[in-house]
Amino acid sequence: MNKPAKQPANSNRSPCPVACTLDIVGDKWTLLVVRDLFSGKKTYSQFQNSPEKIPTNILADRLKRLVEQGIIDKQPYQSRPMRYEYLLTPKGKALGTVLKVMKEWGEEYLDGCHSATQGAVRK
Amino acid sequence: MNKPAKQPANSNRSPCPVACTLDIVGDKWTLLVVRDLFSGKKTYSQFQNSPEKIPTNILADRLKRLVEQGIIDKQPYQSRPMRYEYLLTPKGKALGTVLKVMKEWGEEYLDGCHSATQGAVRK
DNA sequence: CTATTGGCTTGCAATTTGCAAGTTAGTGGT
DNA sequence: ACCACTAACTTGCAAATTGCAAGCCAATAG
Repeated sequence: MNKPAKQPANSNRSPCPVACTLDIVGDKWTLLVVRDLFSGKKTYSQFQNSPEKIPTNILADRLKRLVEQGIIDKQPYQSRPMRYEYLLTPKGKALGTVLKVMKEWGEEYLDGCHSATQGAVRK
Repeated sequence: MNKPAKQPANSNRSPCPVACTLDIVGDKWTLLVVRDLFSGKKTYSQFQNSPEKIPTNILADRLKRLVEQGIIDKQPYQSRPMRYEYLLTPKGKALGTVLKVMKEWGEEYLDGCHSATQGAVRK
């Protein structure tokens, strides 16, 4: 199967891959949505029910951007009424390592944080 | 040597370690400052000279926060006039894996980004 | 004394975040 | 046909953050 073409980096800043990656995921909510996808969540209301209580305008915006970036796909899972679920693409799944090392860093260096099974990241 | 106590997570959101980590590094500039430290930069003007041209109010703010979080130390390197350099602590060095996997993800999935030797992350 | 420098701070406009309420389309039940 | 309900958003607005550009400050050299 053909590998999809690379997305343009869209960086206003530099060609550095860290900078380009941060232009996509460098905010407080995007990687949390990806975390929830890893934990099995697929629908808008499942994301809303995460413990962080993401504001709905932010959730809708981040899902839209993640689809635009090819990190997730939006697919119908029901037709009456039409409803969509969100699924990680290979590009999205590859963010699993980012989540994993952030989780490990947080557990090692930040007090008061601990993994619930709900928030756990599996690669 | 005693390991410093863990920093409080300071998360307003949840005890999830990913969320707590993102409360610290979940913006577009913080990890770029840490990247520059990995590449050997130590002083304010060296950070300013990075290709991304970080705004000076943002740079000052991020350095301050990184010191507060124990991710970097501010130490004098000259006394006339007094000048300071910034050095990664073990806590900061542990972010190297985050930078490494973000770099790899960006190189794999984002077109137009490539590592300059200047921007390279070494662990 | 003046000029220069590194390391910031400041004012302000633009943008983003986030609260809270509201809207929309579609369905099920009566 | 109507009403109630639901999931998935959008909207208006205030607050917060970002970022531009200029300027300031303390300390030094000459």
